[in-house]
Amino acid sequence: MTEHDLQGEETPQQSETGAEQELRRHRLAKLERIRQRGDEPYKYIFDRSHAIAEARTELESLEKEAGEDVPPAFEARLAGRIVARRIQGKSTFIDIRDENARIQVFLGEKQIGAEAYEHTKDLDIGDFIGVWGSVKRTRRGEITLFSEGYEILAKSLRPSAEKYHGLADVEIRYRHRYLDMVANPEVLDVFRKRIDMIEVMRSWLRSKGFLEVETPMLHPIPGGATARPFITHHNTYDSQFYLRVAPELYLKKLLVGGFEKVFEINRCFRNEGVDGRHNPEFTTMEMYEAYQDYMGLMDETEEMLTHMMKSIVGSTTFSYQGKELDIGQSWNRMTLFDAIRQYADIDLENNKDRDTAAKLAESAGVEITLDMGYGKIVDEVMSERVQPNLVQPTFLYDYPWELSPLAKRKRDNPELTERFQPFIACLEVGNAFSELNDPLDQRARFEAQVALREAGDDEAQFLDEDFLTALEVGMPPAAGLGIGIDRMAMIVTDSPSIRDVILFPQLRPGV
RNA sequence: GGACGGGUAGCUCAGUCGGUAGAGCAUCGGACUUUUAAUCCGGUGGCCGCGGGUUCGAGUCCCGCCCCGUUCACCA
Repeated sequence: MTEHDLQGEETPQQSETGAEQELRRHRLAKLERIRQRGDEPYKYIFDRSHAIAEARTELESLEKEAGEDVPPAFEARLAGRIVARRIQGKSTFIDIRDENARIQVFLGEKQIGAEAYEHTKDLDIGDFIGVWGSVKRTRRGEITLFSEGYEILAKSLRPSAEKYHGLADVEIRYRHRYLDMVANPEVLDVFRKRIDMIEVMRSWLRSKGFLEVETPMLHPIPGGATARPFITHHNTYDSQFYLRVAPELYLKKLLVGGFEKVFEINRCFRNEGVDGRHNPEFTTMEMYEAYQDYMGLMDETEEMLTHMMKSIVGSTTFSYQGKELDIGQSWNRMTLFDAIRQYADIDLENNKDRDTAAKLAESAGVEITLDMGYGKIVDEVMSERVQPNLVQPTFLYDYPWELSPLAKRKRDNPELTERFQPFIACLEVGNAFSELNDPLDQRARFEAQVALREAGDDEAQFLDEDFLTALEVGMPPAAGLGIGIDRMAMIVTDSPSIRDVILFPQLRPGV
């Protein structure tokens, strides 16, 4: 097959033009040459003796043992992707990288033979190869595999990103994360930290006796949060389902059923705005603990989150986007209304009249609209005037009951609920409360939400009859907590955008 | 949805007052047996996001649209 035939038959997409196709055509021609000499450009297996990082470590430890007069060396078979190539006539240096490390490979005509050397011309940056030979240092001190042979493991047909500046186009980075990872390997570290963080959290929960459960993603009635859901359809049942906005109601049904400590780490979906702190699908950890209240849970939350952050950042102080955080001491705790008094200098606790509260909020520089009720006004003042001050880890607690239809009323003040939220680096990272287990009060709260919904609030919650039945069967007193995993991942990786901590963030489709 | 910024070669980016589209890297050809952002010589590569308009002439000015980012609104 000629080059012309190849490009005629195998043009991948019309969107590719000019140089891009030209580059691909060169690689297709190399692929064809490899095949024509009886080699397979897509191998099935390669027997590695070491990961690259292991080989580097091994040489370094041999160097420690050996005297300076005996340069250490050992045989190895390594594999990886070619990330750089420097050709000097009859010798070539390539850099190969595997998941964790990079190493230089020396390919000399004398060492691998004229024929094999000639075939190195069919290698490109991006190809996977396996190489074998002796690992030692070059005269300039670079750890190098001096190759006695190599084989191509997988041919790459696409040009790579620029070697020095890497890939900067955020749209390509987010839409084609694999290109981002190839060009910017430090991206892998961000996701390793996210993975480790979740693992630390999971082990902490398991060590405290919590059971990890899985509850439905497809909900006949969306519940557990005030949020607009995604709607989908099941063919066999010919019925509408919602992608869950929260697992809360199912997890509480498990407390009814007899489990006492459960948690779930999984996805939630909300059909709302997308920005640097919100992705349509995001991950939460929700935990529920029987015979516990919100104050006990606050202690546990502090212990868990501090432990998580310390484990991942390896220190009690670190910075998030220029903000210096100190997690070495106990968290700040203040009631929501005390915080509003402190930071907005107004008293909303003793001014519950809607219009009075609105006037006070406006006097504190918060924009208030007519559709906002008292609860919403409090929430607004909190976000605008309090939250930006909560750099150090802080709990706000005791929220007006209007804001929390699933939370238990405060034991000595029915206007409030026993609810708290943890804030870190001014980010709201969770939500927790003493769980409402009074089925009659819960029904009244649901009915208030239904009234809001009928008045046009499409984020108001639905009445979930089966959940009410469960509460009537009986749920033990309990406290529950939700943690935004993506937000915590942003904090421990110092990432400015939620898209930096989600492998495949949602962008507008069809581009 | 609003405001602001951006979209030029595969990648990273220049592009002046409206006058033939540029560089580096990558790629192709040549030289080169210890380079490491290798070096040197030569070449290929462009729907300047898309569509209109103004103009003798538009990457550049005007209008509309698309996508991305930041921010506001909403939310975790």
